Amino acid sequence: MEHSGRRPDTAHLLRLARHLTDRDHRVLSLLRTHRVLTTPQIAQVAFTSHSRAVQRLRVLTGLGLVARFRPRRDRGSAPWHYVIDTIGAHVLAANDGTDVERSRVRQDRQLAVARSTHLEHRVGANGFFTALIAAARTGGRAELGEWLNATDTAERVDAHCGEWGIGLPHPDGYGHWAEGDRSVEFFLEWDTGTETHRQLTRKMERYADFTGAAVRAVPWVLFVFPTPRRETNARGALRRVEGVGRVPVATAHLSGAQDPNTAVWSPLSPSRGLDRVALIELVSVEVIV
DNA sequence: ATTTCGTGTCCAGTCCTGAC
DNA sequence: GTCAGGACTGGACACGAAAT
Repeated sequence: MEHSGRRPDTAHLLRLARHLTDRDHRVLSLLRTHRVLTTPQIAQVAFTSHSRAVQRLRVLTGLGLVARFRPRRDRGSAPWHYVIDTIGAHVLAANDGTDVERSRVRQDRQLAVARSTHLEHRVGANGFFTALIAAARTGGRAELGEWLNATDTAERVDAHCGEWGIGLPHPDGYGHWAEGDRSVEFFLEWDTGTETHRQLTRKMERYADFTGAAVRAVPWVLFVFPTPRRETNARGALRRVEGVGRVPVATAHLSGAQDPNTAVWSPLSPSRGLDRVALIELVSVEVIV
């Protein structure tokens, strides 16, 4: 993990404030909320060129606003992974007028992110949302109106549920995607191919219970798989879950440079095969209740 | 040893913005 | 209008690791 090693003091923060752009603040805010993002992901959401993103992130690292690490990879070299550093957290806290002490970024927590066995999962799920933001930036009338991390999504799940006593699902994120006057809400389930079918069906059972207890319309549940084969097998397992018909579920396998807003989604409704629709088209797909 | 893949680094030139 | 400083762009190159 590369840190600047600096401790924040008022004079240093004042000097920094003069040099930071609105975009720098946005990057820091994203890192605070979503914990870890790679260079390409940050470039997608905040920069117009990859090399400019690389240059600016090096500057922010040197200033102690962000810290970075590179996980080991089997093939080639991994991109730099960025997390917010202590000074970056102080800058945001000063900006928000929040308690500086509460913003303290503990290095052991940063290391925990870097060493987490869930790192690939977290980065993958974040990449899903940054790809949507990138698509919106180039796509005219499209917009990712909201992007919640797993923790904040849990609160959103609670908000949809009128009764207690059921096992609530734990999505990897929540999003609100809009194109023109149409919009779709969704929970994301990012699959890295490591879970058993039993674990997947248990998840699906929770969504079925949740849909039954919900006091208002439930967002789409989007399962993303790493390969077509994994998706086909998982769909078979998910279909066997009791009550799945009332849950708005769609699946996709995303590989390479496929954008998640395009026609990659296959609703799980029993009557449908594997015909793919764009994310925004899910609003017109009927769900059997 | 060489190639391939996926990434970061460096640098020269250009653009933008604010001060004078 | 000129100047300076910072931001941006695109291309060339380097690096680490696996595959050939």
